[in-house]
Amino acid sequence: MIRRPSQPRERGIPEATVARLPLYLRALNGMAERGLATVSSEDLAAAAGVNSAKLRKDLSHLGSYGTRGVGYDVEYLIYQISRELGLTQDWAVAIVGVGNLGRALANYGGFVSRGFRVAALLDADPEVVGDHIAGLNVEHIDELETVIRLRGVSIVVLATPAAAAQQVADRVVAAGVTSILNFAPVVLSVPEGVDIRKVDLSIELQILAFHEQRKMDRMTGGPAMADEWPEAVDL
Amino acid sequence: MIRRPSQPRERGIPEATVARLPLYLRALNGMAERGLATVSSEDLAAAAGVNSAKLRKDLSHLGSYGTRGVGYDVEYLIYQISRELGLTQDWAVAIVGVGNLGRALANYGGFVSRGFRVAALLDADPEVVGDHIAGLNVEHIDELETVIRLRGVSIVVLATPAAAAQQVADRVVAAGVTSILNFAPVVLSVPEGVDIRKVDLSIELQILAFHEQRKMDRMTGGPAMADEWPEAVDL
DNA sequence: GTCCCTTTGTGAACCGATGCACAAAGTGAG
DNA sequence: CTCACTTTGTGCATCGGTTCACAAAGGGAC
Ligand SMILES: NC(=O)c1ccc[n+]([C@@H]2O[C@H](COP(=O)([O-])OP(=O)(O)OC[C@H]3O[C@@H](n4cnc5c(N)ncnc54)[C@H](O)[C@@H]3O)[C@@H](O)[C@H]2O)c1
Ligand SMILES: NC(=O)c1ccc[n+]([C@@H]2O[C@H](COP(=O)([O-])OP(=O)(O)OC[C@H]3O[C@@H](n4cnc5c(N)ncnc54)[C@H](O)[C@@H]3O)[C@@H](O)[C@H]2O)c1
Repeated sequence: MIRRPSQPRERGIPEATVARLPLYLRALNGMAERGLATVSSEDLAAAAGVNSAKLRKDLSHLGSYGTRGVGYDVEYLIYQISRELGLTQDWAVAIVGVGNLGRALANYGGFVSRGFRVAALLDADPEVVGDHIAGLNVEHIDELETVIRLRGVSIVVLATPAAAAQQVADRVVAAGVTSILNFAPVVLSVPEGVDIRKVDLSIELQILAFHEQRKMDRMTGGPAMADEWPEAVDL
Repeated sequence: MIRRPSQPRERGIPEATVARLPLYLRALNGMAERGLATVSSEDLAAAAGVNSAKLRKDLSHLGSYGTRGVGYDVEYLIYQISRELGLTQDWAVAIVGVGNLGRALANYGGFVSRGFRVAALLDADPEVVGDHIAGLNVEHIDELETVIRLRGVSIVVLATPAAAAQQVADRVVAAGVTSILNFAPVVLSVPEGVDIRKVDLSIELQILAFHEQRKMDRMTGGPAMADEWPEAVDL
């Protein structure tokens, strides 16, 4: 039961740290490919685009895996982060909604590589059901519960239209899935204990537009004085 | 110069607030469609999935646009938020990299609706150049600078492979664009003043996997004791 | 062994964001 | 006009996260 370098910390890694670990992992994989054996917090932080103190504090939550005066062993750190993130096992992912976006995701090789495996494609449209995409057969949404159970799906990617998303999410949760990645522009309501992450293109664009507008205002000296409600309205 | 309800605040809206405004806007649009005239912070907060105190504080950064005892006028608030986000003007967007993802984005109607207009599709592959997608002609990446200038592109969506992303970003920035939405899994380095937002599917999945693993550990009582480095290694 | 150099791991100050709780403001009934 | 009720806007305590800065740890030279 003796552990060589040092124990990993008591459970409880800050959420902000968890969100950065994949970034470190990606940078480390690049370094491993280029044959680097060790890396300093300074260099790794630069590659990941973060402050080096932050990087060290993040890693310290996993355990004391560095060597003072030297840095971190690249392969060892890759292993530790992978283990912490749960990438040493394979996760079966189902994609629900095989339209424009669902197809792009299914064809995307990038996430199959690391720990994730697309185990099913599901759609409600009879036109789409039966299509072959990226070596998979698109199945009917009626099969949802069966597929989840039999193939051990633990993560569902939602790429249906917004109107169908909540309804599909309810079924998915009822079938026992507790992790959902949602691309539909709706606020899903799910029970306690179910993790939802959302990717929302239009929100990202709106945030960019906000800053873009600020930059333009700064150029022209203040907003173009359009503060009034355009039509005369009585509140 | 007199403003009726009250002045908007001195510049400087917290970043966290900016990120939620699009959420409120979406909820408000839904309410406007259903014919609601006013809404309380409680109801709007519920629709957007946030705490009502947070909502009120967020809105207070734009100005005092509510009426005590009544709530907020839906249409008026839509206008104020739209204006703050810069959605009262149109933004020309160029999509660079018209592969699986780029095509899905180009075909996506959802963000054309509100303030954004896809003004160009650009790709390096001669096979792809000339294709017609969603009513647009795919143009060669050599045209990048010309297209940006002539069509007033202010936001670029990057959907090229990771290897090309930095290089394209450099050109885009050199052409004067200061807002980039990046889908490629790389940390882009850009000069001060350029805003980058990234959407990274694989990071989202890894975060979900982390929590999923935690949930499984909790079931089975602690991690399955795989703390050691698999092979014997000397650090 | 000693000394010097590098780099980690972390205490502590700081900063922004969150959420409670309530005074102030407004509505509507009588 | 007064009173009861609703709902906003915000002061304040709190929290999580970031950053600085440095003591302690380890490596290598000699
Ligand atoms: N395409 C994009 O670039 C993009 C970008 C951001 C967000 N989105 C969002 O992603 C989602 C999908 O976008 P899209 O462009 O692929 O739409 P799409 O219409 O091309 O595809 C949706 C698919 O979902 C299927 N579907 C509908 N109801 C279903 C149900 N109940 N169960 C299973 N499948 C069902 C449809 O048959 C269709 O194949 C939408 O919510 C959209 O707002 C898309
Ligand atoms: N497809 C997905 O679901 C998905 C999901 C997450 C992230 N991504 C990322 O998005 C990016 C695009 O993914 P994809 O699946 O569409 O890849 P893809 O290979 O299908 O498309 C990439 C396109 O970019 C073009 N391109 C290459 N170099 C270029 C250059 N220098 N200038 C202009 N165009 C160039 C290619 O010709 C190709 O058409 C990748 O970085 C990928 O990692 C994709």
